[in-house]
Amino acid sequence: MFPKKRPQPPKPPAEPKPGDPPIKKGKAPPELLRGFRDILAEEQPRWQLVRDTVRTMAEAYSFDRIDLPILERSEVFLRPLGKNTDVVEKEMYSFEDPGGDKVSLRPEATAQVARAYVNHGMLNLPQPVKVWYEGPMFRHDRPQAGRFRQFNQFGFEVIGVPEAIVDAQLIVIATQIFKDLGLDVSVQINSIGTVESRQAYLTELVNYFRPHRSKLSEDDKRRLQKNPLRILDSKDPVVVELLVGAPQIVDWLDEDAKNHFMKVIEFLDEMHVPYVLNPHLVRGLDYYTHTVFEIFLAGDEPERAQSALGGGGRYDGLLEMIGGRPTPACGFAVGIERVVKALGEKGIHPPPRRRPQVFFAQLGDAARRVGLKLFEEFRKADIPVAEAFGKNALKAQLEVANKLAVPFTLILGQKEVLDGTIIVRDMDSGAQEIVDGAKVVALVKRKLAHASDILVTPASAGAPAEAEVPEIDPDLDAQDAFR
RNA sequence: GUGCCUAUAGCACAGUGGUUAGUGCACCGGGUUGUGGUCCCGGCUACGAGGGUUCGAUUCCCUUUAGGCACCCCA
Repeated sequence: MFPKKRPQPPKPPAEPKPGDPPIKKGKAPPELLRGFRDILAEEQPRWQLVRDTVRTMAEAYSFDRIDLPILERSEVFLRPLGKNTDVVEKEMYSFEDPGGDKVSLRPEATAQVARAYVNHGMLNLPQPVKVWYEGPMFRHDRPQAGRFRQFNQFGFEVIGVPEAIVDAQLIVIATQIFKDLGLDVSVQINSIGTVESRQAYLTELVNYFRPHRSKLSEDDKRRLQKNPLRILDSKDPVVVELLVGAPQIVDWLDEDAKNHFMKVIEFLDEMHVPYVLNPHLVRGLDYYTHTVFEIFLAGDEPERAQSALGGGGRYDGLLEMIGGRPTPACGFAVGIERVVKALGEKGIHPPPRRRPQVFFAQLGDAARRVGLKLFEEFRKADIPVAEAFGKNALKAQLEVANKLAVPFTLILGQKEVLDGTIIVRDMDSGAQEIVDGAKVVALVKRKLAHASDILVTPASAGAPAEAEVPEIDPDLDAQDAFR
């Protein structure tokens, strides 16, 4: 929020009581919670770029923004995500609130969107209901590069229609967001069919592995028992070997499921979305049906850890699980931290959206007082102004102005306050002029407009500023300023 | 949750079983009156925490915390 790094003032303990031990001077400050982090000024431009890109895309495809609470009743997540999934088994921040309700910090938002859809009777809205969200999620996982306990996702959900084109359009939207951000991605895609068609397959899969049970790791044995589908994305070489000959889920899809999947693929072909059919792709959450997909940075595909930028799929059973009518739906979510990281690695460092254009240097209290008013005038003129009220020496203030790379500095001292004037210093040329305090905003505004004209002129990168200044000076208002 | 590696100032790095733990950048102040970018001078801030071994530990050992990597899993 603030443009500058600011040292946090030490929080004094409320009331030092007489009995309290003296506060140790070099006391270690509280550490950040494991897996939690601060996002400081330096990173903000990239975050902002991601947010802006997402919002623009959402508007273009007429998705409505939805904001959901961070805390929910635990039941919202338990069944939909699946009792035997890692997220539910060991990663949820769950506790009893002071009123005795069992609540959880949300580990993801799709189940919440479904809950909101049911709660607010959105089935009475024209279908499909298209929403997007963005915000923090929480999973108590072991932190690692690109993985945090509080992380941010944006996501798009389309609820209420079963058509394959919805799946395809969501994938198009996702890939297009990355393209707009300057990131090349590829999509891994698969279909896990309906709950019914999957059942037969699962039996077959378990049968296939039964003779090889002794060769499996403890992890994989457990999976085979509790959540057989998950064995498909095991990285154990033994399993990978076995999987080559294993039954493939696509062969067990019923006609409808097959058709659905084929249509999705066709649409993607038509839109030239780069994708890879991955028969072993399954997702970590139980609510998925039919289409599932994950998005990777092109080039460092599936194998690299934490390389998935996002993922999603169809979840036709979720709404019913959560207490609504059977309602088809599809969506995806993307981890913003990972996108921001990818942008950084690609050397994409967008400039901050607004940098100060003017620096206000003051000498003495009278000048500060005038400055306070001046700030408001500049604000109304939409010109961001910086200052260093903590410094008294003009030299020190100009140093700051220089670091901020502002085009102009206003200098206001005792003399100027008395005269009702102000000095405008061009920081490139060092040229100064004394102008009427009442006209300074308009003057600076014109100078800035002129300066940006110069900037967009291609061949004038050299030293045009100085040469151009005289053209501004004869300006009417500027002359008035000297009366 | 498992295994391995790491931990020195705001940041990037040096260094040592024993007098004042260095360097660069950053930050603060100064180089005489109210003028920046270069330069010069000065200052600030650290051995993650706890315990042990030792005459003595930042250095060795253990624990803990945090970070990284791999696994698990995912965003």
